Amino acid sequence: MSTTPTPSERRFEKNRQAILDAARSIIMEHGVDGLSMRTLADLVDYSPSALYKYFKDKDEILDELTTEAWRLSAEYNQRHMPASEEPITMLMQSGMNIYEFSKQYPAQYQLMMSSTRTSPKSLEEFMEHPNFKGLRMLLAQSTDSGQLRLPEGFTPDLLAFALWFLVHGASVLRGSLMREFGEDFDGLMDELYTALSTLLSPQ
Amino acid sequence: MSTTPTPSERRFEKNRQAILDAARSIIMEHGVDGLSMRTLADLVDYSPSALYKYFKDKDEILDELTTEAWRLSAEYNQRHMPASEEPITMLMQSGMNIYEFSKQYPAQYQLMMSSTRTSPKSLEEFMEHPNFKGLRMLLAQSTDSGQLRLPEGFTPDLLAFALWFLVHGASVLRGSLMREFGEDFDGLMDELYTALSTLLSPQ
DNA sequence: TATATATAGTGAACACTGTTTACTTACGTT
DNA sequence: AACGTAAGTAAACAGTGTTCACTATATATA
Repeated sequence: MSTTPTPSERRFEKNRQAILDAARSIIMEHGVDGLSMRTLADLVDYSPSALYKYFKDKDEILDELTTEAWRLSAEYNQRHMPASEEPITMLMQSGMNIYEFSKQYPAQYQLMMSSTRTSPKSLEEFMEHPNFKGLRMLLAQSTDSGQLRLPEGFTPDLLAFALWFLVHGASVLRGSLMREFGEDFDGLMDELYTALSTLLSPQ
Repeated sequence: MSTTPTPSERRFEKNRQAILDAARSIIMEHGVDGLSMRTLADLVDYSPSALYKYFKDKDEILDELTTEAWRLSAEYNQRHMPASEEPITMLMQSGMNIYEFSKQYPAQYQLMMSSTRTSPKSLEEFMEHPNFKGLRMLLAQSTDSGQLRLPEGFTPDLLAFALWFLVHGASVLRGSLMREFGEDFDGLMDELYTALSTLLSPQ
């Protein structure tokens, strides 16, 4: 079905990537709101209208950066996940990874939380989302084997949602309402993690 | 010190309020992004530049609406809070109140979470914020009297933060990343509330 | 190889946005 | 009544995303 790309197609794809690279560097330096079609065009030596030969919208650019951000976040998590560890520390680590990612890549995190066209279309679809399914699987297996204590009233999936809300709530709030707290917020998160790990530890 | 306001001062204040009222009705109908100085000026029968005699900025208008939104949210909570109830149901109810408020007043909630100039300047300041201090007091008293079980590893304040993150995380996510989930999200929240109430119930 | 056609790229414009400036009109005070 | 301040406005500035008519430049076909 898919024939080998022609030279012009390869060029097109290369230019498209160059535009995306420039857009990424802009949002990383000046935030999502700092990206304008004109500054972007300047950076890649195009006229503003030329960008519309490569992307339908500004939103299409942001959407590409958003799905890329989800991939980046998953990679970040795997990179900072010590293999062959106790599930409870893996669980806490994956929570910290989300939180740390939101600190190191605030623009990407903002895109992940706010994108319009990329967001999952149903709860069922989200349950299969790689970044969430990993958490669900970890919880299902470790509660099954008794390496992790499931608080009464919770199912593994419900606990997954609760932790997801908790850590994403903290991450979002740290970057918005509580953005002035500085180091204190990290200290708070540390306390929270130790409390959660004792809550979820067996016996 | 504060002398009685002159007629012109009263007029000024009245006009200012009329502008704020119009701005509020616009964001409630068309969202925060739907508010522009020109549409606002049209609605109150002013020229756009006239608004700058009453407000320094567009942000100043949004800031006023933001502090008003915090007040509204506190009122909403008190209005939907059954007096003389068990602390555990009061706690769950206050969580539901935040969540329901974020559903019924999404624009106001967005302002509360994103305002730039109004946000608390430190963790200590936030601890004294009326909307959060109420939660802290409720937890301190009810865990003290044994009417609420404090999970091991948690202090009342730490539990307050955890619940705050949880419910605001859920509320934010419901309006952004998970905005397409519809009724399913409410069902999820119901499950979460019952699980939490058994977790926090004594013995 | 010459010619037709699709593609890449541009400048100018449109319809918006928040904000400022110069100006006029009305009001309050001495 | 006259002066000074406050209220209100039209027009402009600088910025935004996007579209349109246009020109080159490749590509593909006769």
